[in-house]
Amino acid sequence: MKIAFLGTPEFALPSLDMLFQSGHELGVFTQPDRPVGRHAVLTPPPTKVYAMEHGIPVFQFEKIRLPEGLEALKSFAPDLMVTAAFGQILSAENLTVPKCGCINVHGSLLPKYRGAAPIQWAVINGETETGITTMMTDFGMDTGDILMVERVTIGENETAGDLFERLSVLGAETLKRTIAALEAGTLVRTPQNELQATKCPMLKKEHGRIDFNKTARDIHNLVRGTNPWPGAYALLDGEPLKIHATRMSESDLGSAQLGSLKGDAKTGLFVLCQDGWLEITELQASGSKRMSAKDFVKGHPPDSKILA
RNA sequence: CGCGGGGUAGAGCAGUUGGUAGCUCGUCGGGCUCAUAACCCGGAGGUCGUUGGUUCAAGUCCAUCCCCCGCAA
Repeated sequence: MKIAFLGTPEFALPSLDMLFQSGHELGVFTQPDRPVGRHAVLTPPPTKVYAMEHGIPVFQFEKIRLPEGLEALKSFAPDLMVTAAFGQILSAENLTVPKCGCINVHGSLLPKYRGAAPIQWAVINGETETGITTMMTDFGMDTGDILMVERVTIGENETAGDLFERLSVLGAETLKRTIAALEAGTLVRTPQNELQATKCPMLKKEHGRIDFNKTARDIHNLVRGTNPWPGAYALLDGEPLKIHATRMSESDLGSAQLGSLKGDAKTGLFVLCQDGWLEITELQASGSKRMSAKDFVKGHPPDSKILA
């Protein structure tokens, strides 16, 4: 089949690779190159890099729903459109271009976690299960008919980044089965149950701010769910301190002000949350490198410091 | 030239107005102990990121370059 692949980040790569290996005729539509990092180096999205390495034509538009993008899509004339973490909203006209419609690979068990950051929010909310849903893209935000579903359990200490990797691979496998069913004409469409639908917002830096009025479990989930981006943080002496990894702890180090730090280079670093002490295992101070909490403590004795 | 922090022992940090380079951990040796991530004693380990300059004297002051990181985008 001739397929227009609309995807941008690493999450989309396994799916793109699967389509390429399967011998489909491809065109990659992705976001424009963006300035990245401290020196604002213009960086192409991963899907573009992959496409160029494999001789796949690349099309980049700020908004594919505007006339320019729509025309490019029309002249590419795909049989099928596939989206995976594309990062742009499609127009109704976009969706009418491919005669077989548009299949989306989504990183949640729809209708739950519709929206931009389903994997992170599932972890932040402490879900123990999530998965991949393939669906027919319609005009709404992840509201189309469900095609296939694959479930996975979320590990106790699994990060959003870990889940991203697993789900991106699972997404490719699920997409492969979905397309096979489409070609065989056996695809079954199941409308979503609107009553069970939930939406999650795009993740912002502020979402990583830790509130020590929450339980150790909640904070542990926030740390996992915002790793590797945007990262969880709290303020230490007015400076942001990133918390990269934590571990649930049984230790009772007594009562103190919420956010209090205790520990040493041998036992580790602990912070007091609403219902107990949470171990911080990996962190990063402003202007400093990422390091283990035990290393951090060697040069920054907790004393009676308070995180806020 | 977007703003800012930093490069000192294997690791993480301190080093005041320039004057013999310290702390915590680790490491090595010894001791105590039924035992230990505990405790006691002792030792090793650093051309203080680069290059040049000022000075009787530079980790510290000046200049240059390299590298790392936080914020903003």
